[in-house]
Amino acid sequence: MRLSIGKLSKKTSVHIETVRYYERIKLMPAPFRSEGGHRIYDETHMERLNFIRRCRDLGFPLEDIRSLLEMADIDEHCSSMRPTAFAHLDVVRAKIKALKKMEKALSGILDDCKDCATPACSVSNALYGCAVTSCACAGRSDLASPDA
Amino acid sequence: MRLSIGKLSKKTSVHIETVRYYERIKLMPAPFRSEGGHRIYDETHMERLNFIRRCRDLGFPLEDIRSLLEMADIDEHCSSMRPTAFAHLDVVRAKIKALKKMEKALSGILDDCKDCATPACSVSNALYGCAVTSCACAGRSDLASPDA
DNA sequence: GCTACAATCTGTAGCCACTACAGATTCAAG
DNA sequence: CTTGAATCTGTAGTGGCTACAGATTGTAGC
Repeated sequence: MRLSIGKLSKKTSVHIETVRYYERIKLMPAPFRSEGGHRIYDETHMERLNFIRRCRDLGFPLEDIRSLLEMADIDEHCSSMRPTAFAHLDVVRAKIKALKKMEKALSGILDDCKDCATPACSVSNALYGCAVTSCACAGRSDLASPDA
Repeated sequence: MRLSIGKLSKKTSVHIETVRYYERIKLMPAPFRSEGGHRIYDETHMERLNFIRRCRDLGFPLEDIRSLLEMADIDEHCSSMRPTAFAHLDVVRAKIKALKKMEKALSGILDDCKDCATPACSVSNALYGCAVTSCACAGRSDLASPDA
């Protein structure tokens, strides 16, 4: 199976530029070249690139993927990969938590003053942390700045 | 109130380098300078920087914050800010959704084969998408590559 | 074989939101 | 006046690509 970079790109859903980038940072091995210098790939490249893509889809950073690939190269056992995967799961969960907090704060701000026509209120008020007493969102401690 | 950049940094929890960066990209106005050239800030700078920090905490990109600040400058009404905030809320929610999907896939991979000692299984298997029949995670359609 | 035109090539710069560093200068306390 | 902390400017690096320019190569149709 001889694949041009364009074919490989389509088959793996990884952009051509990204494939070249992975080669540059040595995440992908340099492939054979045609006489004219065009890259020629085979199944092993495709498998490896698919692995990378799947890991990226799961949010692994490239350096993690680099070590996962090394593990896969020297060791067929999955067990060596589990700690990396667990660590990543923690990162993902932390991100979810932070984003949920964001969502709550943001929707709170938008809900609080939806009927309020007072100038300098609602969003601007909540974000700026001013204290217009006629506004329902004035004095919210969770929106106040730590030093205000 | 005369604040050095260090004091401002502490009071707002924004790194010194970041304050200078915000000045460079014109998100913060250039402050007065001492005779020796050190920056001197006052309350208005602090308020503006707090506003920026709070927005960043909520995940707004700087360009959004730039327009929020412009709105606040020309218009005291909060109403003009609401569309930006709503759009951002959508972005946050989309991110949460994507991360939850990631979390599910990742914890699924890790749960599936926790007792499996087969080589090339569990994590590596799931990510690599191979099909060792003795492994519980073989044949999972949600883990298979689109072209495998 | 020739002609188009698509695909690929290399190398560099840009994106976001900072962060880090070097080397020079200034400020503030004792 | 000294010392050491704080600040100054400017540049380069981070991650993970993406975009572009300008040159070359591959390929399908005639």
